[in-house]
Amino acid sequence: MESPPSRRELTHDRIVASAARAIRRAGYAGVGVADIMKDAGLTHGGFYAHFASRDALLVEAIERAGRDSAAVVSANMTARRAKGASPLRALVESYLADSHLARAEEGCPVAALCGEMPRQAPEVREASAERVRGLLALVQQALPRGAGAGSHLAVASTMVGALQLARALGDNAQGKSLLAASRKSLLAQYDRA
Amino acid sequence: MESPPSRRELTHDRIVASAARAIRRAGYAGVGVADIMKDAGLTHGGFYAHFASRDALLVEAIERAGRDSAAVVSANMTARRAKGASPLRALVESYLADSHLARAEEGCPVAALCGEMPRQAPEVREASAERVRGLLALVQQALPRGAGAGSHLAVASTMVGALQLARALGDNAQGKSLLAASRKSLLAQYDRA
DNA sequence: TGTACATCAGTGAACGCGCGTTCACTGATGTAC
DNA sequence: TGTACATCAGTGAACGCGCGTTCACTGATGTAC
Repeated sequence: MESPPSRRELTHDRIVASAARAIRRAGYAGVGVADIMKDAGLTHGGFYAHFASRDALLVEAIERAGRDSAAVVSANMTARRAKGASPLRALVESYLADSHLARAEEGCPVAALCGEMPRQAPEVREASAERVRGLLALVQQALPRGAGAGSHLAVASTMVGALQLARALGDNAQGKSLLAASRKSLLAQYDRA
Repeated sequence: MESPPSRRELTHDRIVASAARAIRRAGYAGVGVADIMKDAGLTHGGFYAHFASRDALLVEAIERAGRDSAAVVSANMTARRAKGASPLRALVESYLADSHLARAEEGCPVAALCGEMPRQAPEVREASAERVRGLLALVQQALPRGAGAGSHLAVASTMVGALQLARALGDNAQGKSLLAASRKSLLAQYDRA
């Protein structure tokens, strides 16, 4: 039997959920303690009753973003697989959907944050690297048996790079054609049915 | 006849060169006006005699970083081609060299900064997107004739994603095997001689 | 060539502001009897 | 069930600090005659 969450736990969750969205939208460096508390409907003074420091929040936020994003991708993949897509096709078309060009705050935290990961405090870096390993595992599972060892590393690189370059080019024809070319390339190389 | 650069122009160049390194090391958000001026051997007060704003410096810095990095890659490619490598192999092995895991400040500004590009001021965003287009053009030139339309977009995605993910994993065995797998995948797909 | 003055690059103190963090306090919730 | 008190989550003012930016000034360089 697990007891129902206390008021304190509910509030804590709300703060972490706000932060998980904020870091994907604005980057690690772009989120302030006061902004996040306000977004969670609180004043900034109460922050340190929940977290030892801003970095401690970032650790929880990246973990939460990873779980939330994995759930979205997973649901999306299930729907595509039900329509007959291979696991890899389901993954690639979910992850590199045009709709992910905007709305980064609901998307993959690795794509949103990996450029900043090397510059974070050790605890944040490690939690971030763990999210990268999580993405690599997800890709590995979706690859067909025949794929060579290490293929998941190259596929994940293409997926993450494509999303970032497309966003850098903008939510327009340039960005969309970059995503389309990357989807096509991945499927041509690894999804020969 | 071009006249020799004035003292003012030399100083300006020195500031931009410092900034071009700093943004690749610490990100757009991680560089301060005072730090850069100090690195250039000056005091921060003189900054606004050279630039209208911090963003104006960022624009010049990303352009400079692009030029500097292109020169390095170009020289590196020339050396590899002289030893018989195909253009694509020369590019991939230069860009995804293990030595680029560390020393981001001398490397490709697109790999170092593209995650932050969408969040910049319009002028900085546009200068950044132009650097992305420059990288895409470089890749396009290196691809063999037979490569399908849009291949350069997928190849650039893989290269940029691989460098970022590898750096996020760390300058260790994990990072290096990710780079190796990406090199192998790119050459297998596009360099069938 | 020498002097007087104007121009200019760079200095360093100061500004307003927003940040992460601290803390005394308040008001609501839970507990003891 | 009711009262008295302890616990606790959240408030809001305040802190020190570093940031981007401004500005009066200095000392060196260049120009006029």
